[in-house]
Amino acid sequence: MAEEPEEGEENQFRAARLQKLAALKALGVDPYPYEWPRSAEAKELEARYAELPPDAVTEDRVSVAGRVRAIRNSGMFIDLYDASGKIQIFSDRKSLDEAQLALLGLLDLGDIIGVEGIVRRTRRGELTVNASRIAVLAKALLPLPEKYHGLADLETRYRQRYLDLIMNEESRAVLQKRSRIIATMRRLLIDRGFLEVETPMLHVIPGGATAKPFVTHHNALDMQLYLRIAPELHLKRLLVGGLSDRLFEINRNFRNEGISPRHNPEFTSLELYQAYVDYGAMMDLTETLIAEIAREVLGETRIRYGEREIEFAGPWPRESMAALVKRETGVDFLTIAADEDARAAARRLKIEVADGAGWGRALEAVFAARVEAKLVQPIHVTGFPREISPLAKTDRGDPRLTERFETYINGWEVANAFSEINDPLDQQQRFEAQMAERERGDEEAQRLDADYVQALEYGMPPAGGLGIGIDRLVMLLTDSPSIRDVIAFPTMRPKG
RNA sequence: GAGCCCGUAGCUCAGCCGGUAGAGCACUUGACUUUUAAUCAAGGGGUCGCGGGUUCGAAUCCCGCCGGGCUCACCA
Repeated sequence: MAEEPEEGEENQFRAARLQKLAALKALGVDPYPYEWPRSAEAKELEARYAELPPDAVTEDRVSVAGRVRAIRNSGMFIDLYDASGKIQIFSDRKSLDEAQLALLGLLDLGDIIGVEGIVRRTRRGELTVNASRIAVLAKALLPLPEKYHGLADLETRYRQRYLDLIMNEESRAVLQKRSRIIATMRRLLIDRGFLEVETPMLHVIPGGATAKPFVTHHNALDMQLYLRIAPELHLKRLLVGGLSDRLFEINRNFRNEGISPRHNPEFTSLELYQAYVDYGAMMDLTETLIAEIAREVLGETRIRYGEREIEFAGPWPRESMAALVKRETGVDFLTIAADEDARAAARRLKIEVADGAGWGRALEAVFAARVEAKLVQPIHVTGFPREISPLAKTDRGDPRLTERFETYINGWEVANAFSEINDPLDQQQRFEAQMAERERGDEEAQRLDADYVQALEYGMPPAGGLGIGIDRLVMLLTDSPSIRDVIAFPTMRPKG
């Protein structure tokens, strides 16, 4: 691409622009000045002069700035875009001096300029600034993609996101909405008394989730560190400390796993903990948060995703994994006791399960294969097997299960929550069971974090914990088909 | 990791039953003082992703590699 100087020098577009750059400098113009005293943005002017009739001229002098996106009539008309929108610039040969006319002739599509002049509306109804002064604020050396079709190539859009943002309004809108979604989430939580905290990205023991970590090395300490797969265990240490009885973190997690339209190696999650409540409170909070965010950002709770319509207004149904599996397959796992019978039941449904898999894994495998994709409208799936939930409290009514739920929307897991284990001896045993699985070859089984268990030994209040995958939530709220559309710089294999 | 599809000018795309590469926009030069995908005239621009093979001849057919997309598997 154009980053390589040799190639760039040969580029006809760049060569022509370098000549113009030299010509500007010869005119005594600094093509990269330090500032421009802007007085208005395009959208602001559009609103302020909404009532200005065609052919009307004001005496209002404004100063605007932005990127040149279209030049018509040899520079007489320029479409100038700032982050808020478009404003047309009119340059009258008769009212600009020689130097300004020369500068006008050296402008290219893509240049960032500042313009000062009076506001008027043209006969054809276009709000326009009549330029009395034009300044180059940043000379562009490379051409923009085609103005009408824009930038369509997905690879270029992800690799050179700035070009995508310049050319595609929808891409801008998606990332702007992402920001508003997160800001709204943060505000709602702070309004409810939650304290925002930051916990380490570099972990000695990667815990809090079942996933493969990225490994790194600290030179001074000469030790292996892991990028975190979840903030969970540190957030609960803060709960032990009583920093706050309600706390949350919105931040990145890193998982060394596959890339897909719904998976990026680094992704953003909300994780929160509330003392003295159980997972039921987390269900209430999940549906309130997500519905409120939709209302705030989209103005309604009914969203469209592709061909589907999804209603976010609560309350959402709450059903157990086993009940959903039974409804879908007719098989009631709750009546099956032995692990081997559970495996056999799954296999009768043509679902693969490992030979060592227990009752819980078999149930989950059937749920994943037969039920998940059908959970389009929001639903809290409860009754997660203990076997796959090493940080969740045992279900009050059934020792095979935990007080854990995952919220599904559009067939995706969007939230994961439970009543947190605060019994250190229970937690120790759960970790040991995970370690045993690890030794049997499950490299994603969770590792024993003795320091965390020690923290629990000082006493952690009973608490509900909740994690929400923000990227997927943004996908739903922006009708984006790929997670790469909602992450400004998705992970890509380097080119060449 | 597996299967299917894609990669041609700066961009958007045609060409792909093999015969020496095309359009629109963009660019250069000129015309044009009320345009808005401005218009009109002329011109320049391509190792057809990379490497190998088949052939008198390859953008086109075959093989390998690189990059991307989708689906599946793992996962949020």
